[in-house]
Amino acid sequence: MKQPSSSGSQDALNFIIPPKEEMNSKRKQIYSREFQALLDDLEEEDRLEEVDQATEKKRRLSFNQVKALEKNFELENKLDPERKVRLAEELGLQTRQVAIWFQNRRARWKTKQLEKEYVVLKSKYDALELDYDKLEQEKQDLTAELMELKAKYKEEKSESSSQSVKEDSSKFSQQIKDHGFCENDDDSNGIVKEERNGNAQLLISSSSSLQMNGYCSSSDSSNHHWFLPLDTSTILGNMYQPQLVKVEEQCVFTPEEPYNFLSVDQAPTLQWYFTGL
DNA sequence: TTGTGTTTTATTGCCTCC
DNA sequence: GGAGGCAATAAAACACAA
Repeated sequence: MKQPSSSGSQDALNFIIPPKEEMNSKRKQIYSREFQALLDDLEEEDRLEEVDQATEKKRRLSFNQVKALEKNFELENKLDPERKVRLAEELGLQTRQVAIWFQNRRARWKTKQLEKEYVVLKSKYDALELDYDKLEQEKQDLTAELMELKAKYKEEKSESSSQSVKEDSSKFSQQIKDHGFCENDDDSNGIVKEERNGNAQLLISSSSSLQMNGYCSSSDSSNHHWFLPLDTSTILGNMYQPQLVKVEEQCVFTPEEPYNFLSVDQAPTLQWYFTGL
């Protein structure tokens, strides 16, 4: 900073604005001690402010400096030492200032990038949310439709099942009487034997709606044979209530080989069992 | 003019790399 | 261990409404 020269013009200035020392001595003669202390405090504040102004203050870079820095940043957003020194010389800045400017510029760039990424992700998220809502609605509609169909099906089955059971039972009994076994034109191995806890299990599948799952007890001293009929509709409705049906006719199966002639090599596919589930 | 929010410049502390 | 980068933050400069 240029210092004012002590020349004739300085004398003239001193005449208009007397030096501080002179003013102080004059004031001390005029003001009270308390008021003087107050003035001294204010003066001290002014002095500190002047010192502050004298020190290096934060300055904004000029338009041209920023323009040049921006241009360099576009080329390469990181500085190598050589470029830093060269830029500082060209722009009349300290190397540290150039480095700091690049540092801050990178931070701003990163923030902008994050904002852009956020916008893209947000739009993707919104689109997905829309799709999800649509699918959810579709799922609800389909579920409702399925429930409706199931209820309808259950209703129809329960109406026909009691009648069907009676008819099929008598038909079955007649077949046993006539042929000794249940005729089955379905070649899907409708009759299967199993040993379970000493009981012979008969799994009989007919082409009718009735399926019968029966346990024929060989230890039964009477000639009564117990079958456990299982109606498909009761499975579907999760209302399976096993009920033994007493077959009054004489058992055609001897205790020794009650079902051998019914045995098959191939296990049933059980497809009929799961149909409708 | 002033209070307030935003932007820019600079500092600090920590971390990584050579 | 020094140089350089980054995140967080301070502080000055600036913009703007009331």
